[in-house]
Amino acid sequence: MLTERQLLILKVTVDDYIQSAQPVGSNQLAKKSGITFSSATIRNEMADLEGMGFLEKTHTSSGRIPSERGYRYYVDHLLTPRPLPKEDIIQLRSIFEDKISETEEVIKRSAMILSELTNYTSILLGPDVRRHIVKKLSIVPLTSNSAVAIIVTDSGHVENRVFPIPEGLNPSEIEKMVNILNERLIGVSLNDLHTRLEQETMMIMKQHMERYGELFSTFRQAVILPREKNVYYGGKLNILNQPDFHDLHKIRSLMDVMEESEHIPMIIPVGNQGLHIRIGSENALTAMEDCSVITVSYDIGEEQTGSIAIIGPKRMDYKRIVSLLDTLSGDLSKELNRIFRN
Amino acid sequence: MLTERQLLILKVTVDDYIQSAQPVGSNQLAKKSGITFSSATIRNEMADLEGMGFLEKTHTSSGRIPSERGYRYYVDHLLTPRPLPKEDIIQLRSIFEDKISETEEVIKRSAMILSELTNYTSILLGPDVRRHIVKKLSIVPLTSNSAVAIIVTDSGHVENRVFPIPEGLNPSEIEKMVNILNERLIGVSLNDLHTRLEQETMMIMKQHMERYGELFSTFRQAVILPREKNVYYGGKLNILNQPDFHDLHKIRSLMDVMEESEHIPMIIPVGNQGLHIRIGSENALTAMEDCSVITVSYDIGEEQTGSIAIIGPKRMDYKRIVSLLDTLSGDLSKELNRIFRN
DNA sequence: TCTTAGCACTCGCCCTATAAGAGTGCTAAC
DNA sequence: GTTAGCACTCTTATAGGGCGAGTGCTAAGA
Repeated sequence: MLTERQLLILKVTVDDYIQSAQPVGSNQLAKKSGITFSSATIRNEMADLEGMGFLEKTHTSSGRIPSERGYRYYVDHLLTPRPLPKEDIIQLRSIFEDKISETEEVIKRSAMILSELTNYTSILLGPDVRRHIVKKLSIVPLTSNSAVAIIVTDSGHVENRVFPIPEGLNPSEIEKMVNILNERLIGVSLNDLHTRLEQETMMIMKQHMERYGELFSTFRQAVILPREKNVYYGGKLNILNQPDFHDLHKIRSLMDVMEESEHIPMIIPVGNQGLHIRIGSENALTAMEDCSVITVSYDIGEEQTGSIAIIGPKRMDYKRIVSLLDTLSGDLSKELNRIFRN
Repeated sequence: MLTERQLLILKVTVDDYIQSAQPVGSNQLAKKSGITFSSATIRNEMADLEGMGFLEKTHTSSGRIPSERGYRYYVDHLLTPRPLPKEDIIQLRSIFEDKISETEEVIKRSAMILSELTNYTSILLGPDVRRHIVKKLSIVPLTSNSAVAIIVTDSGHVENRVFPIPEGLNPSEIEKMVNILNERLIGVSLNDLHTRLEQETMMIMKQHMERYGELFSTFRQAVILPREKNVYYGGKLNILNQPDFHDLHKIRSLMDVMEESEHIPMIIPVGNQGLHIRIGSENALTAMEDCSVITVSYDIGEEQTGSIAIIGPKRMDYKRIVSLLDTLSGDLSKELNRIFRN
């Protein structure tokens, strides 16, 4: 449908605009290396490309900028991934250089390095805490009427919460409960903890403990409270550096949206395997209609996956980001596999 | 030094500018209730006040705005604290309405509510984790060569960190170590943990354990790593709503400064008891020269204190913020005392 | 038929000029 | 000591002109 020459012009236009943030004119484009035809020809072709919806003008006599459709075509057909420059690789590798043994720590660092490398905002989704397996439960009494419940999972993640205990409770009762809980619940995922807690342990406690009710119910309350999401940010403020964003209201609502954990699934659709690019209004949230989001999944151990997302202007350096994310996704999967296999 | 009339004019000018964000002119001021003299008189007085450095002009023929010295005088001598409106009190009390038993949770909520109430940014400093007392230490093995160290403190705070353990270690060795650690270190503050760890426990371990060295040193490594600061934010993005801030670069560096935990002591001087107001260049950081910071301390249990800070433009609603912080400081102290006494 | 040089035309941007409006400082009168 | 009056200053808004970059169209050339 598009001629070779039109493809070339589209590509060069998008590349140039991504680099300069300025509308691209026919004369300017004619000077580029690789262009063998005159500006008049370019003008004709550009008019065609505009007619087909790949380019736009900001005003009647301005140069052209890519439309969303233009970006989409560019991303789908014209993206020639180039190998990452050495410096980038070195920086990426620095994430793993001091062998950290905590998954969360590695992911945190990835978010940071990624935002530094790109100057965009990065969001990383870690492992789904609900799928972690209980390794050990314990209860540490603090005062006469409060204690802290601690759950250690197989990944080394530690959940803890203070909860009230009935006044004057015999410490041995608590010990008894902890023993029962550990006997029955080790190996259960946090997700199933709640149901298993009721189904299996309640009966046994009834048999073995006197005042099991009061203690058990507050403990259960503590354990079912919604858990912190596993979301890590890098370069939250980087939007402020982008020349594409100047409207303070838009910036505000964009930043609001990104911080709100409810919105995260709208920004990074769960269960998406591989690399995905969402341009402008392709995003689910209207606050992000001026943004592009590139997401990629990575493996956490053998069963789980996490996601990496880069949020930037539509005029994003797609080529570079795609290469970066591809590499990081692979490296991160490898590293986490190492941690998990140990 | 200042006449009654000058005081009145200064006060009304500051009040008006705080409310409108527009330079205040003599005519405008003459219309205010409580002003019985003409605009010409006001002009004369304003010229005097400007001469003394309390007022400034943005340009030759503009109205006046308060200088930093003007704000300072206003804050020191003209601030008539008014009782908080009912709605504010209700909102503040809502922080405590569902009896939360975790200190951190209460402080987090305070930060949130405070920023909603003020439209400024709030920063709350929680208890100093280093002064917490060790209640229990435990080590949970995860894999053949990693384990997670857990420290529970008297306040219910839980520190945890994954650390490598020597391959093929006998589980009973770990148990032995945990026992020794608990015997010797319960009641020690996190701050002293490191030294006590070396001084007291090392010798005993040497006597009782075979391969104590490898295990102990990595454990120690894990325990001394810098701990997360106890800083809670509310309304980080509220600066974006202030008409006083429009320069994106300034906003960016301001937000950068606030998020950087190293800078926190510069924003909120530690050990400051009571309420303090820092106006513009009185702040230690140049990035904050257009801001005012109001801080107040509050009690955490019987021995410790925390701080509340509100960061807004110099044109801040001092009267309201001071009342809010006074009230919150008292309420928070009371509530935390309740939690700690239990 | 495709390509391109040429040219009129269109905007955005910048600079300037002008008018209106708000506010000041000074003077002189009360 | 206070105030009315007035000239003056400076900001803001609005309009016009010139410049430059860019377009679309036309007609000539390959």
